[in-house]
Amino acid sequence: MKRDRQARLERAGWAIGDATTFLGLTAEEERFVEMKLALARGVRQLRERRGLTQAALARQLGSSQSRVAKIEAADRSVSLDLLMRSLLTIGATPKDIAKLIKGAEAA
Amino acid sequence: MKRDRQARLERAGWAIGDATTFLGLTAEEERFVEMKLALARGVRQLRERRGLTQAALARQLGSSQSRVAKIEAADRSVSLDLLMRSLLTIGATPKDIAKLIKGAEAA
DNA sequence: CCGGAGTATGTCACATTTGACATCGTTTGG
DNA sequence: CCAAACGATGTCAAATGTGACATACTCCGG
Repeated sequence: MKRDRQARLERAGWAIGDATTFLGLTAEEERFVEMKLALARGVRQLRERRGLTQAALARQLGSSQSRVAKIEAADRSVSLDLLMRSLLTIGATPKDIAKLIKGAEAA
Repeated sequence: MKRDRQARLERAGWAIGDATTFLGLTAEEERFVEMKLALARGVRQLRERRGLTQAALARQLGSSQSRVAKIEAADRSVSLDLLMRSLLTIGATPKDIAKLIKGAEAA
C-alpha cells in the first residue's frame, strides 16, 4: 500500500517527481511514519521497563525474537496492527498509547 | 494473526480452554477491537463532517467505495494501518487520533 | 581471548490484507 | 413508479505482512 499507491498514480499519468504528488503524499505518509516510530519507541521503552528480553516478549506475542527486533526498529515490514498488539501485550493502556501518538509530531 | 496465534499456542501444547490463555488473549484482543471500532467511528464522523461520500474518500485513498464501507464498519478484513491512513487522509491530527483512542475503553 | 546472552538483519513459504468488481438495499426527488 | 446517488456485502487475484530460521554483531563476565 505504499509503492502500490505510487504505481497507481503513475498509471493515472502522474510523474514520479511531480511536486504535488511528492508533497501531498509525504505529508500524510510522513505523519504515518512518525507515528509508527513513536509507537516503536514505546514498545522498546515498556519492554525494557518490564525487564523483558525481545525473546521473552516474542513468546508472549506468539512471534519470534527477530520480529520483535523489527517491531522496535519500525521496520517497513511491520504493520501498525503488530505494533499495537505488542503495546497491548506489554500492558500499555489506551491512555499510554494516546500519549505516544500525541508525541508523534511531523519532523 | 488471530486463529494463527491459537494454532501456534496449541502446537506449543496449550489447551484451547486454558484459563490463562483464554483470559490473557481476549483481554488484549478486546481492547484491540475496541480501538478499531473507535477509529472506525472517527473515520465516519470526520468524513461526514467534511461532506464527503465514501466514493470520494476512496478516491483520495486510492481505494474503492466498498473498502471504505468496510473501513467504517471495522470489518475484520480491515487493518489498523488502513484505518489510520484513512484518518490521516481525512485530515485527523495526531491529537484527534489520540482522543479517539482514549475513548476506546473495554466494554 | 572465549562463550553466552541479547539484539539486528536478510530470506522465504505461508497467511492476511487490499483494491476492484458485481450486486443488493435504502433513500430521495421527479 | 423509476432512476440516480449512496452505502453494504461477498468474492478474488494480487500485494503485503508474518513467523521462523540462519547468521552476524555487540557487550560483558570470566
